[in-house]
Amino acid sequence: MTKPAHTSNEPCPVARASSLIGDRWTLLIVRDAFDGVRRFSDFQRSLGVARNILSDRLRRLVDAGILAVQPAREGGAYQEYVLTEAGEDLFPLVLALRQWGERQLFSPGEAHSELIETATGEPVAPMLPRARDGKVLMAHDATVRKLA
Amino acid sequence: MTKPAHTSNEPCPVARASSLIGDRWTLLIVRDAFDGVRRFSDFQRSLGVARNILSDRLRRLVDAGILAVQPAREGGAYQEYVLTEAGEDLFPLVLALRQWGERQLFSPGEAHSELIETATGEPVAPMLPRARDGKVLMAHDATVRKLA
DNA sequence: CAGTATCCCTCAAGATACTG
DNA sequence: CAGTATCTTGAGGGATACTG
Repeated sequence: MTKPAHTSNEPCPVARASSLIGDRWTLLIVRDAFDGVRRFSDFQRSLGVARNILSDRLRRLVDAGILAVQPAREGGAYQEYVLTEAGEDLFPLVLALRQWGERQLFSPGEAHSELIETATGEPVAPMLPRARDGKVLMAHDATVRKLA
Repeated sequence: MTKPAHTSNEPCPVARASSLIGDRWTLLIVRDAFDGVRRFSDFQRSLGVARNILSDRLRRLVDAGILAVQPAREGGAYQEYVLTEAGEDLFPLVLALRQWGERQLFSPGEAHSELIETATGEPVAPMLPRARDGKVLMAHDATVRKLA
């Protein structure tokens, strides 16, 4: 289960990822899933998205192996959407998006929701690329090697 | 210059960031910018995007303070688009997108372009969220604190 | 070369009604 | 509640022609 069917054939991982999750709603659904949302109506209320669109996006996420459908726990005959391993693996991406937004899209002092490390109660530290030697890696310290 | 004008008023940084850069082309333009592309036609050729769309996206990126317009270096009367500081700050996000794509959207052995650490020639190590104590932070070790 | 101006078309998205 | 079905709208996007 390494590559979902029906992904684009772009050789660039950025492009391929972008074509799968780079739309208006998908990452927000994933964000909610990390936040514990599991049911259709809860996603719908939280996002204010049209039902047919939500239905479509959930199906795509399931097809892509990012969400899985489970029978509801509490006796309900209905199902729940939970992150798979590939879905949980999106955590760094959602965190990067969140942290960039926090840094660049809010005025100083403007309130925003925040991700808190449960163990300490402190905000999660900024996630930065590191070189093998542990130093912070800047954009200029890396280059793309195209495939042969 | 901490918050670009005309961003959405979402209190969630993920939503706000998503509404700014979460479309089909914007992150690919940024990716190309990291890759050294600076000129209109080069973006256009690289992406195959329609000119009017490219024009619109570049303007939005400039308005958002992610790209800046500079006079071309080599005598040309024309201009170049370069990443600002806020734009360079997108490096972790683009890297997270790339690395997730590499992990989840390619079959084992399937070729893809790759980000290489210049100093060592090695692929850039996976970027992971870290707790203050240096341990890898999993999704379940953090929770969103909504604003008061 | 670096865009702008049009025209056109498709699909994302919203609204609403309906079904198990 | 959890969706599906249908209709309509508008924005996103492609192609082409035009301008400085």
